[in-house]
Amino acid sequence: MARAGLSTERLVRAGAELADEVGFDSVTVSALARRFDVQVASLYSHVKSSQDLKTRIALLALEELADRAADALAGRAGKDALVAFADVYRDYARAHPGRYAAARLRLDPETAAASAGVRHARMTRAILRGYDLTEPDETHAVRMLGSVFHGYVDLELSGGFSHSAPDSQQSWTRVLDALDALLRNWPTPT
Amino acid sequence: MARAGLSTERLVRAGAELADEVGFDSVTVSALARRFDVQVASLYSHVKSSQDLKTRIALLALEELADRAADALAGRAGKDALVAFADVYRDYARAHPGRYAAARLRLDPETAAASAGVRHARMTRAILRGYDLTEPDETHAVRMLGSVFHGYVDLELSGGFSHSAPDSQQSWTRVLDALDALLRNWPTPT
DNA sequence: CTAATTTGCCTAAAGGTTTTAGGCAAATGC
DNA sequence: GCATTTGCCTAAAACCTTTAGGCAAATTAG
Repeated sequence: MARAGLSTERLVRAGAELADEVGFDSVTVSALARRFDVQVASLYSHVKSSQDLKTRIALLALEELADRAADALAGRAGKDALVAFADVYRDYARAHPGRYAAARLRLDPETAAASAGVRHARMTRAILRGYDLTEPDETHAVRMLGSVFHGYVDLELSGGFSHSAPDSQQSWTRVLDALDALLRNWPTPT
Repeated sequence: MARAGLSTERLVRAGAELADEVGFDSVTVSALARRFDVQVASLYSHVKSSQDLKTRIALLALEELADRAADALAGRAGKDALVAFADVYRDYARAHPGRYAAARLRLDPETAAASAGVRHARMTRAILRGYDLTEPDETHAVRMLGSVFHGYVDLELSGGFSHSAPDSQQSWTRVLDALDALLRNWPTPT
């Protein structure tokens, strides 16, 4: 019988596509095996476990996101950079909901430390350098931006803002306006 | 043989406890049956499916959250209300991570419309009445607050902020300061 | 206080996913 | 061409979900 040409790389890539099609939670070793027309057990030579597969998909998504964010940031600063960066998250989540869900997977600390997550944090900090924040406020702001981006995209994806006026795009624009204004005028402790 | 005294109510309540102990994703009909020392099939008289069980746990969590938020809001206004409301989310998520994860479950539109989710939205709007926002800015602000609360709590829960200075409590306080300042000074469209 | 009915939990069974173990054949290297 | 490595296979055990049908306990009615 001819071989299917499996590899960890191909499996993870196909898993990411599967996630976008059927949802990250429905990505299973079985479903992936069906997609390659191969016995389930065969995948276990390339992937340690179901959890391992999911983690690898998450890492792939984080890399893709970081790459796009880096592209978007090139040559931009200030509000321009802020908006471009934020749009990368939102656009990616809308175009690749399964991958985005994967990127939100809880990773154990060591895996997270070795992931593209650190690039995300560095880029957020780079954006904030366009505003006049000093430590520890810059860190507070990093956390706030991460929260808003992830939170907004998550709520939007779960349908929280659909079918009600004004449309989500308008709120997104105004929320970014507001964040820019806030960063330009970060309050001192009360 | 004596009966175990199952009921939908008791199952959902036990399911919520189980979620806090082992994580919402690990809540299964089987695990719940073990907890009651009862055959798995017996649960299906009280709960339609695994999905149904999870949805009911989510609805319970949303109710509990809304109840606490309503208590916290009583007699407060302005920043006081904002902080109390936000703390309810964060404290609940830290005390009941499984239930909180359940509350973030994607519900189908009709279920969501009948859930306590609408109370949450109403309370957020009530808080914003302490600031001088008019439509559609109030709606934008509702969405932004929801995003920050959910986003922050989610990131904190997944360990995003741990083991790095400054500690998460400080960032939380300063983020709420910042939100208050922003709402008092909401920017007009550029 | 029985008798009828309802209700609650049980056994049985089928179908799906995960994971390990061991085997044969195809690809690779000498 | 032969040996070794690698890739995918069959087999099988363990666990979760869900449906069907049955018996006994609890509830209601006469």
